Amino acid sequence: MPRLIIVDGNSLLFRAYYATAYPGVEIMRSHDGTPTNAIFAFSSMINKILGTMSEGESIFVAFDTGKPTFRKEKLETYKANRKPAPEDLITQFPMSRDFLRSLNIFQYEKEGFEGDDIAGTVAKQAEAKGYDVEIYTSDRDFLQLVTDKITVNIIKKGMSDVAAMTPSKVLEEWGFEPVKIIDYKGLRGDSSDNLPGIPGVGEKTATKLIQTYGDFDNIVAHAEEIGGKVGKAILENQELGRTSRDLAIIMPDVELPFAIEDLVYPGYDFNAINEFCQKFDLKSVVNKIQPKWKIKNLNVTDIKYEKISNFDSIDLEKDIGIALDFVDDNYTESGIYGLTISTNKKQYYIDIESAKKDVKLLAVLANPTIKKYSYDYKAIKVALHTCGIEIEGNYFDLLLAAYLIDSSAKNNLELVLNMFGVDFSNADDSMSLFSNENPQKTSQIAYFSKELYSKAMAELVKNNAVDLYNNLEIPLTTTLANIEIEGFPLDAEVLDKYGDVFKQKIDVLTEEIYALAGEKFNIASPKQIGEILFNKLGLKGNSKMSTNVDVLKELEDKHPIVPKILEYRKYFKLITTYIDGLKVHIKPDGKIHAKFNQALTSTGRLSSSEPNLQNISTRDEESKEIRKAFYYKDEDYSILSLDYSQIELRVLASLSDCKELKRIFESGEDIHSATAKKVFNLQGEPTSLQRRRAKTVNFGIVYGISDWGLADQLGISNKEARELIENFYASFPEISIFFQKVIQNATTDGYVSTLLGRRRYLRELHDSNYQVREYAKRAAMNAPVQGTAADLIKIAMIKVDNALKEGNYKSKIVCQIHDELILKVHKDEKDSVYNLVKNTMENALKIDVPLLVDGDFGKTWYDAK
DNA sequence: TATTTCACG
DNA sequence: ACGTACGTGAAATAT
Repeated sequence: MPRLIIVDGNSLLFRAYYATAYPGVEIMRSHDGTPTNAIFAFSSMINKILGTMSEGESIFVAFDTGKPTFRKEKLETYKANRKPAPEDLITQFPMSRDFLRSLNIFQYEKEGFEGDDIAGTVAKQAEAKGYDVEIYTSDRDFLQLVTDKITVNIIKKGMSDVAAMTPSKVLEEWGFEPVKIIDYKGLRGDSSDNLPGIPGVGEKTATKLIQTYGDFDNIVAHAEEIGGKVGKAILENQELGRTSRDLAIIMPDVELPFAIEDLVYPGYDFNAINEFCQKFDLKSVVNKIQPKWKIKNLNVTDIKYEKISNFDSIDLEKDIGIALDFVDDNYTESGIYGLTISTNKKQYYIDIESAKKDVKLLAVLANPTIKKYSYDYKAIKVALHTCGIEIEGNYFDLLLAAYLIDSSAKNNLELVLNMFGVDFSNADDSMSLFSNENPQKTSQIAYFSKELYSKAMAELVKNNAVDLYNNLEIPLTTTLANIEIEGFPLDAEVLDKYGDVFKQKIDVLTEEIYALAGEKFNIASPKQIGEILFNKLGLKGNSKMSTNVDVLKELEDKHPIVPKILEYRKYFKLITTYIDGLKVHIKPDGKIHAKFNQALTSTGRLSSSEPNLQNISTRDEESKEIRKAFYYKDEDYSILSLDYSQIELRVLASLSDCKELKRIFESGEDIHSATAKKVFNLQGEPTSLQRRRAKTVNFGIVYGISDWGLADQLGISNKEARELIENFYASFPEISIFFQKVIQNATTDGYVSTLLGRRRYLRELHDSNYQVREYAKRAAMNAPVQGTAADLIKIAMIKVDNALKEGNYKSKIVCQIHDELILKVHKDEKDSVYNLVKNTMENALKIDVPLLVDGDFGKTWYDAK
């Protein structure tokens, strides 16, 4: 049976408005003050309704025009008692029309008629054609339409409280059949429409009369028999009652300029609804709207490819889309099955062995003037390189574009394509970019990489991110590819040497722990540790039974087993993650080729994986020894490590234009000591404890400090922590102002930006949960600072990489750790490289505070400090 | 697959 | 009343 949903537009919009407008609380508005609360709630109702619908079903929304109708002519007082709708609601009526239009939902209104009559007409016509009809309204007059084929869903509060009224349900609740609702209204009246009915007849009497006599006219005919006060009232007011009844009747005879068959819902165009929501800052709405109804303007299944063994007869002189058929996601080593070139909307797939031999293809790939459009160019460049194929001419990288448009898109092809309205749900298999041999999917990616170029660039233009894209992210890709290809040497024998020592320690500790516990158990299991510590040995932990370092440090001298466990944990970590974990990544060239993920973090930093080179131990002296395994066997090379000093605090000083903080950095004073003097109100020099605490405050500030967090970190009271923070802000007032402004802007714009305009969206600022909102505030404060620092070192990396290349240096960047660059340096280039890198880093970006870079050479990574 | 722990900036 | 410092990745156990 075909199914049709009919929505009483005015009724739902009223509900939506009042469900989200509370007395004394400001309603939701867009950046320019336009009220949006009703649209927000209305969209959620509509969305829920769309969620109940399947392909081929129909939806229709009826509206009032707001002009007088024939009912008004019949009864001057009709609806006369209604308070005029609030201005903020009236504004949203035309907006709701636009909203539905952007969703391709059929809507209709007609002068002289009420939405009720239009809805009723559509319902009756549809019923006659065999449709199952469902009406959504909060107006109980609609119950008169209920039949076996027409269900009326009465919305009580929001969409969570909906009563589906069927004939039996009406009978059960009202005591009579649906059609008699009108007779009931004739007797009882309706205060909301200002229908008087028969004065003196209430709910009970009206129901009883209908049950006894049936309809209104028959009740009037038996008025004398009814007698009493009621009978008298009926006789005296029968005309008033009859008018009331007539006005309650929904007249299903409106002439409609469309047929029921026209109402099949075609789905929506993502761009249309996206544009509407952007206009009114309703980003959360567009993210929630039923994805199943998104029109697939680009249909993946239409994308065909041709398998070829050479490009002899194919014109490749134009820009090309390119995608690789990866063996798996470890593109630095596992190789590729083949690749697709997309040109003129035709896709050509060639297996890797043929590609290697195809001189024409190789020349096109290596030619930097032939523009390459791709998704994750770095993966392509690195993987091709391992196959002996070089590629130049990175022109458009869909992954990077999506990342700059919204960093929450992460490294995820499905999300990225969805962003641009491409739906892969029809694709014949899973969505991973890297999967088993799959020319079909490879070709789809090649196609979309090129096809989505204009759409993505338009979006970047809107976000003012084109410079960031062209001058930073795109060139950085090549630099990162060079780093990944170059790799970082790691000596497995040295690792094993340490591994043996650590394993022995583990063995001894294991026996000691078993003895102290009085039983054997899995020491690596937090659950079992908790069991032993808190239940068997009676130690006092926190409520969550957590056994992490902070908890264990507190208990260190309460029982001899605790320090043993801490020690065990340390060596366990070293062996599993840093000995065994790193070893598996050593390639035949004696190096590890870690990935530097460019489109992953929400702040703009890089991340490193397989293995992660950004978290190799350094704080603990014994753990730091691991770094001795990183070195060049070739005596001509040593390692140079250079890092920015307090880069984030300097960035913050510049962003906030904080006079005093800038002065301290310009003077070259020790920043933590200077802060200590401020927060502890000191005249002379701080003690080492005071300096250490001030250092924690400085870090805390960058993280969007809270008194709880600082108190927890320093082991002091909330009150003391609060005082430190207050003293900090009193000493550096511009920082406080800056953070307030950041949160303010983030709340209205929905995002924060770095100095170079990199955005991070923080939709959680509007979350209903306090904790979530507080978290979002801290993230909002941190992101511009962390992100600007990230932008800065990225620029330095590009410049250093280019300078080393242009100067024909043997030295190369081999690793980045957020504020630190690691290079391999030839012995003849030590001085020039040191100066080049230091200068480039310190002058990467002009900010209002001097940047300071420190570091040194070492034979091993351990020695470079 | 989710959670816990711990390594880094 | 609430209970986290911001940003990551890897490896274990728990589910």
